[in-house]
Amino acid sequence: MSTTASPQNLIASTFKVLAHPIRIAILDLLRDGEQCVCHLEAHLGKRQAYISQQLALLRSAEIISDRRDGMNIYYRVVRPEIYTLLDAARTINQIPIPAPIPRANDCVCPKCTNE
Amino acid sequence: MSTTASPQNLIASTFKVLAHPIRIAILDLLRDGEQCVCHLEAHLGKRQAYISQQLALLRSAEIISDRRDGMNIYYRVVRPEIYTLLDAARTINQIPIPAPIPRANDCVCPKCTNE
DNA sequence: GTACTATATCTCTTTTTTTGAATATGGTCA
DNA sequence: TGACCATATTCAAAAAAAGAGATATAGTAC
Repeated sequence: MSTTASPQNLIASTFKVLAHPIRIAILDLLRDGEQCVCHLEAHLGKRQAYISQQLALLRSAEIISDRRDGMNIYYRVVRPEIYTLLDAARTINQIPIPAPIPRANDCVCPKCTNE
Repeated sequence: MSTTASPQNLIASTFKVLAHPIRIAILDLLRDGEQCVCHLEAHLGKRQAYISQQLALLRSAEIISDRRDGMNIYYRVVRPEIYTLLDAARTINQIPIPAPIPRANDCVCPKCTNE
C-alpha cells in the first residue's frame, strides 16, 4: 500500500480501493447514511469476517469511519466525493445509479429484528 | 478478466483498469489527441514491451484504439468519459488536472527526431 | 526477396490481492 | 464476575496482477 506517493500513484490507489464489487456494494448501502454492520451483513450475504475485512480496508483508506452505539457499530462515508466516482463509472457503463435504500432507523435486517 | 458481469463487477473492472500509475500516465498523454507509441515510450521512460503490454490492456478494455500510419502506430482514447473519472479522482486527492501536453503533429520524442 | 524498424505477444517469476478459517477483542447484560 | 454478542484481527492458501526477458510479427526500404 505504498510506493512513493506520486500523483499517479495517489490516483491509482483511489481507484484501487473502489475496484472491488463488495466494496462498491458497501458504499452503495451507505449512500443514504450510516448503517450497522449487521445490516451490511444481511444485505451482502457474505461472511461477517469478510465484510469486516473490507470495512477495514475502506476505513484505512479513510473513505468510511465508524461509531459504536450500544451493541452495534455503525459505519458512514466520510468522503462523499467518492460517489462522484461511482456515479461516473456507472454512467460510463450505462448502469443506472442505484435508488437509495429506504432509511431504516432501527435496523430491519433479519439479524437485528428476529428473536 | 471475467466473473459474471454484475453491475458491481462492471464498475469494479472499470476502476481496475484505471488503478495503475502507468495506465493513468498513458491516458494523460493522450488527453489532447493521438500519439505514437515512441512518444509514449519517450515520455514514460519504460521498456517498450512493458508499455505495449499496458496499451494492450487499455485496448482490450476498449478505452483506447490504434491506427497505423506508415512506420508508426498511433493510439487514441475512444472513451473520453474516462477523463471524468480521472479528473474526479484528482479533485478528490487535490491534485491539479494536468495541463495538456503541447500537440506535436510530427513526433518530437528523441526516438523520432534523432539520427 | 533480405534487412530493418516499430510494435506486439508469450512465458515465466515476483508481488499483491483476495478469500477463508480460526481466533481475538471489547462492550453489554445478568 | 462470567457468559454472550457484535465485530475485528491474524494467518495461511489461492488467485490475480505486475513486471522482466525473450521473441515474434508486420510493415517498410532497399
